[in-house]
Amino acid sequence: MQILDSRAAVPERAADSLAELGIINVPKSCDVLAGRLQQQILGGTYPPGSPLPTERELVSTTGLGRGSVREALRILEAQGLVRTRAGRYGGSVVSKPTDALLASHISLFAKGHSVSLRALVEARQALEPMVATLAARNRTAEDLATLKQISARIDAAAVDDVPRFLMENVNWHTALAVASHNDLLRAFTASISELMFEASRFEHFASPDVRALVTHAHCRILQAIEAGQADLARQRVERDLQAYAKHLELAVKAAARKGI
Amino acid sequence: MQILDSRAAVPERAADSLAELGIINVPKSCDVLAGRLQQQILGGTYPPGSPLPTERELVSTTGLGRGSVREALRILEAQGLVRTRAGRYGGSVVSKPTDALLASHISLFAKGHSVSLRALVEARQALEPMVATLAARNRTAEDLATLKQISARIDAAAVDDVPRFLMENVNWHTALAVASHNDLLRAFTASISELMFEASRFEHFASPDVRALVTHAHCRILQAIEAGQADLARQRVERDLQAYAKHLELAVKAAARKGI
DNA sequence: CATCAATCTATGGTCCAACAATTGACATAG
DNA sequence: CTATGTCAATTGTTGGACCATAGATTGATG
Repeated sequence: MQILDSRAAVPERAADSLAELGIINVPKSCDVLAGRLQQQILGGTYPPGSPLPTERELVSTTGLGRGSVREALRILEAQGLVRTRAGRYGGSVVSKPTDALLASHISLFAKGHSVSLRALVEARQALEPMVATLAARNRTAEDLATLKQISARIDAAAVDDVPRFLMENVNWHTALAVASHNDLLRAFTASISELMFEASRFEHFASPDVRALVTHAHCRILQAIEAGQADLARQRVERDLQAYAKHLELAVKAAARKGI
Repeated sequence: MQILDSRAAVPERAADSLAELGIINVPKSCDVLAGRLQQQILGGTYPPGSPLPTERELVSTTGLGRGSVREALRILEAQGLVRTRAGRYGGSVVSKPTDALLASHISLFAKGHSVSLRALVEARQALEPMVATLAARNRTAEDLATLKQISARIDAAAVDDVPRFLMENVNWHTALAVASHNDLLRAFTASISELMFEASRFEHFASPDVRALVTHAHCRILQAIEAGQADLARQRVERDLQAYAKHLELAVKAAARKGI
């Protein structure tokens, strides 16, 4: 009604004005509040560990209803920016998004887009060589000890405990990513390892000879990383992944042939 | 109270029972509902594009209050699994998480963990060579045309319009990632390009000679991709990124010296 | 004094009810 | 046929009430 009135009043400018106007998306109040709180959190007004105002304080300061405030807090919670606890001296405290949360979002993206196992392998081929390089450079003694422990557990499980083998394999790759001391690469590779674990649970690519191969490859990579030989570690990871990719390709073909 | 009473009633079994019990985390009703809906969406009960039950239907079927139902929907919305519209014939429809949403979560993770520019460069060094390889293999004619258009716009802006240059540079890398036809790598690289764009806006690494270098590198990479020479494209990207990394290192050192 | 249990209270968790705002379909008038 | 108004189902938003939780405080008790 307002627009019609103004058009009637100043008809010669109407076309221009309307051309200027794009699609107006009226935001929801909870989205606005979530956005502002996010800005304040990222801007340092609420550093990690500090408490957000209580729900009822937010209600009185923003003029919104408690339902909207709570919806905004759920959004921030889903983004990993706050953790909320009930009870006296409870409330929402600012937190840093965890690896697991980012992994879950990556997982949702991958599943939503039906990302192929092939695409996962390609992503792994992209990430892991760099991870190995950085691990060889930046690993601490503790990182190395963790990797060795996991390697031992893998060796123990490689013979007969396949599920355990697969799970420890994920842990190994995650530990390698930790040793790289690059938070982003760590989160990415851990997510992808997790996704491939789920995929390889369903498909059952893990024949005894493949398990032996993986164990051996881990051992060689670990040696290079212990020696701090970044290029060697990188090369060994690349070769290992290429072998894995080829094996996977053959297995898929075999499955397809059997499917026919 | 309940626990104390039962312990008083059956004291000889109390220790065993309590030992079995770990920390009990009482979930919120909205989290439970969000989880179940997520499972149903991923399980195919609600394929992308299909409408979820209306809020009030969910209220009546779940027995929860409308507030809880709405909070659950906000969580799913933050995960990119549904889009909600108001009005008659509105409601929540299932959707696939967008690249932009995943990028925003990656951005929140990176900012929350204060990921260094160096770590971003390392991630880029990991991803882009593979992206270039795949782009050389999988590019369509349309992908190539888009890349050439953006290259032209970069060349035009390289002389004097630095902000435009930086923005189109992000577009170029994103277009390259699109040409790889790997959804995961595309989303990752687009996110990182966006993050580096923000970082390079603040720092002002983009001297005229660097811009010329970047333009030339893009041109050579594009040639290799057009020719379908995957290894060549990969090598050129690697060399380009190494040069960029070295330049960045020098610039940071210079800034540090100036800071002293 | 030390220890444990009861209580207190500020906080989030949940539900209900009512109304406003939105929006697409539909009917109607010109 | 077009334009305009009306309708109805759905989300958006608020307010209130009450419950559940959990940490601090208090107090009883040995």
